[in-house]
Amino acid sequence: MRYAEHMSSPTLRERKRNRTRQALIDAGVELFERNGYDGTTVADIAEAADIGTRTFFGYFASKDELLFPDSARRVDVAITAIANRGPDDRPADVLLRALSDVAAPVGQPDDMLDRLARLRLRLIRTVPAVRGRALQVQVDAQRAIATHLARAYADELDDVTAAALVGAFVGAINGALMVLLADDEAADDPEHVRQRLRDATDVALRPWR
Amino acid sequence: MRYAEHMSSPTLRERKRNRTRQALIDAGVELFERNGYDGTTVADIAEAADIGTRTFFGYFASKDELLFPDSARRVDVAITAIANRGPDDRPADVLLRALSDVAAPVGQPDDMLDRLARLRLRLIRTVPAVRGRALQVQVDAQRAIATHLARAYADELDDVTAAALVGAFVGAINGALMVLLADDEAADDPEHVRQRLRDATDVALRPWR
DNA sequence: TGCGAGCTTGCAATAAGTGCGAGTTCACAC
DNA sequence: GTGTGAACTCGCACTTATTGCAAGCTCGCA
Repeated sequence: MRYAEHMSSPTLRERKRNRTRQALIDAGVELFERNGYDGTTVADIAEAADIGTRTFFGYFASKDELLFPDSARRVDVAITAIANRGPDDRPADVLLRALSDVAAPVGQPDDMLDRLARLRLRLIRTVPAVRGRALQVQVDAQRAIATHLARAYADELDDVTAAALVGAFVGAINGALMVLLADDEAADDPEHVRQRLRDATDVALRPWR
Repeated sequence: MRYAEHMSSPTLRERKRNRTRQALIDAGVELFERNGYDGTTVADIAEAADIGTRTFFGYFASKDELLFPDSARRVDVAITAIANRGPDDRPADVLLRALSDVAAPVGQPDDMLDRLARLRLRLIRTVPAVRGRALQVQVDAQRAIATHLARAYADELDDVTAAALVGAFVGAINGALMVLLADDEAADDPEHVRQRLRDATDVALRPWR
């Protein structure tokens, strides 16, 4: 088993593994910021984290995965939101709550998480490989969310319809973000982005609200 | 210039180029079908099409692009549908028409196009690199469509909202297809897929219709 | 304490993709 | 029809991601 099941006094091995994983992320962020994505080789990252190049791939299946270390947790957040739905919530309501929970910051403000998020956005905009990975991560998340939504509303949503619904909501957010983040200046003002995103999805998803 | 502008008696050079391009596609489809995506190297394809390996990359920027040779034309179809909108059409109406036009077959039934489409579907399901490329192509198309939609309804849609709207519709279709095509048996019955896709998007997009 | 699972790593190999530079071929203006 | 430059072809060398393998090390646990 590669992953801690349900944290209960992590063993030495697990602590070690987490530390190494984090070291890789830190090194990667640092180097990507300094030398760019293409200007940084996996070997560079491994060396900076003081492990063998070969070992890198024991932690991340590919160079770009380094930039999406918390994708699983995000899905969990959405799934939790679905599980905690109120008795009167319609699927669309639950979905909106779930997605806004995902967007919200997770815990205490974390410097590295913030740096990573910024860096990731920039690289998604500029590096095709990273953009591809981001889309990949997104559709995987969509699928998981759709499955849980269908299960939560088993009597009114089949799998396919649930997937269509989730796709519509995520697609709307995504489409808006794509344009919003396209120009560099505006992308750096998170409050502005949040506001315009809200406006756009309000209109695009109005028929549901 | 690499591409014919607006076909007017293609020059010899262009004819040659098209022929080579088509030969590459044919060879690629053939080899992918026979040996699988990972079992086929770019060098194999180039050799089968009787050109140098290096030259392959003058036609396609990457191995996976070979599988999406008609993406530009599809976007054109959607844009044309937007341009031909009726005076009473709402943005959502136009969008639905545009997207169904894109899905419709283009011209005469073409054996190779059909084979390519089938192959592509299978590889999207099974090869991450191809899936990534497909998503990439899709969001590019989304962006172009959103731009034109915003222009067509300049007085009621800004860029961001148009992108959100397009994202919602494309996302719904895409989400449904993802689940529908996930299992191999069902995916081979186009009529069944069409029907269930229609059902799912009817529900997911009902608020608009 | 000892064993088996899991981790680390070096080495070699494969394949995508790129820059370069020389040689061809074509479109087009004169 | 002739010359010229743009466009195309292609071999070569190189970088880099990614994988399989096998040897050696570490840790969890019975």
